[in-house]
Amino acid sequence: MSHGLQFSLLTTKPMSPTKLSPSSPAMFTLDKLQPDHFVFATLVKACASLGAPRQGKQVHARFVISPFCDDDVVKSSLVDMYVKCGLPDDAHAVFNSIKFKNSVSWTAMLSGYARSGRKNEAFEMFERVPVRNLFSWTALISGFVQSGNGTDAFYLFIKMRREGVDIGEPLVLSSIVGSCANLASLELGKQIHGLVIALGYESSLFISNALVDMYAKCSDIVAAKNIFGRMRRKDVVSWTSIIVGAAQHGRAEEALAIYDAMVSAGVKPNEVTFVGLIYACSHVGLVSRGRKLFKSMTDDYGISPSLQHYTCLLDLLSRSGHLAEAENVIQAMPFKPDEPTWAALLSACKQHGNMQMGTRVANQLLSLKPEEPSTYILLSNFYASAAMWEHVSKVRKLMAHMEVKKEPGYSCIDTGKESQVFHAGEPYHPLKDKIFGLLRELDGEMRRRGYVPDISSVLHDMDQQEKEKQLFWHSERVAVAYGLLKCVPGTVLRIVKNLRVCGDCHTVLKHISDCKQRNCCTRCQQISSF
DNA sequence: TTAGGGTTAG
Repeated sequence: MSHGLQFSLLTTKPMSPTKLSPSSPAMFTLDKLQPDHFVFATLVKACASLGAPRQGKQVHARFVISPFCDDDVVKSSLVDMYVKCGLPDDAHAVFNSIKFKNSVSWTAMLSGYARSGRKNEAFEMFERVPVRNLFSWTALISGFVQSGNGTDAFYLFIKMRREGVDIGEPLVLSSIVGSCANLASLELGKQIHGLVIALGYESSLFISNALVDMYAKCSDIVAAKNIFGRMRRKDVVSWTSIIVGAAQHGRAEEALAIYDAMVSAGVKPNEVTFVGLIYACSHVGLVSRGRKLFKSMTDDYGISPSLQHYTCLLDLLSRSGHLAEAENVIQAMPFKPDEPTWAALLSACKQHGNMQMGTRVANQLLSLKPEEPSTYILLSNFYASAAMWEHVSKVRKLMAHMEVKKEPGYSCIDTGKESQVFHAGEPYHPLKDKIFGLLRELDGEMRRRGYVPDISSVLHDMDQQEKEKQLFWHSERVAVAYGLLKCVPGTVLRIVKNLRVCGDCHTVLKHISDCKQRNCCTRCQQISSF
């Protein structure tokens, strides 16, 4: 096939002009003009930026029956369009049809494999690129960051520096700052920040935005605020990054105050800003403010709520006990509820002890044949809290049948000199005795201060004492104890956990912070709050 | 006059 298109997609019907360009005259239908290669490339680019593969395929079909069907520039734009629409195989079919491949076509395809997580194909292609330049390095590194391969992205960045590639402009740096954020590695982030300053790019808007986000995600909200405060120009991404950062640190009032300042500064919020704001309200129970924001999103800014916005609203209502109203949101919303939507409601049913609604919601959730391990854990947890042990066993069997495996939890602490990873229990650590001695000492002190273990997050069918023992050596506590033993008094202990921190550990970390007069921060690498 | 790499949620 010379054009890389499936013929079943080929249509000679003109597409609706209102789809892509509602206000402009219809070139095909009114003026009877045929597009040339410039028009095709521009149209394809528009489809790429809209993420509109259906329209993109229609333009592609028009192109292959046009007199310009051999134009390599249009083909490069088609590769880019398919890549941006998440269709790397379609992109590759077009890429293969390009007669004279140049740096642009190679870069577009390379980016396609990297951003869709097709690591081996991306590396193979990178080996075959005729000329490696900053574009191809950036495509590979950024693609890996986007597909969650932060570690690979980082090693590639180091390799790029070792090969002496000139960073003539800073795009790659915003991606690599983003990878530090995703890895929640403050130390790496600080080093990259140093490099940004050394290369003279600190005032770049994209880089500053990425740095604000990175510091917030690496638990240093003070540094994030400092950078934000020093920015001479701020756009909607800058404001949204600091709002989301404050919200994730539980500073809802601050997030809302920043939002007010943003509106006063004349910056229009976008759909991400509202996700952050409703999230902030949800986590501190500001129900009426959250409701108003949801309404304001449409009324004042013309933003149609997405499924995610509805899930945020439902989370806000159900967490604060408005379960019936939350269920009504599901009935009334113009989307089919997905796994996170039902999961948010089920979690609230469990929290508020509404077993009747919870059982109904759990059935809905199971009918979706969930894929996320966390959903199965939630289901099992819900049934366990209702002492429905047969259902717990069924969920466990379903997990085994579906080959769903719970990722083992671990916590990582960086002492400034070294980084250590701890799993629950950690029976072989050289400092095991000292760590558990300290945890026992802290446990006694906390109980004197009124701490009562919250065993509701322990899944298993076991007695109270055994459940408390399970909580006692959760990995984040082991990591905190290690930090207390190794770090200078007064140091902030930053712990990164791969899973969400359980309710009891939140309470325990607050108590430990009080007992030891320390600031203990935890950050989940996977923020799965909805 | 047309094509490639960048930041915020999930």
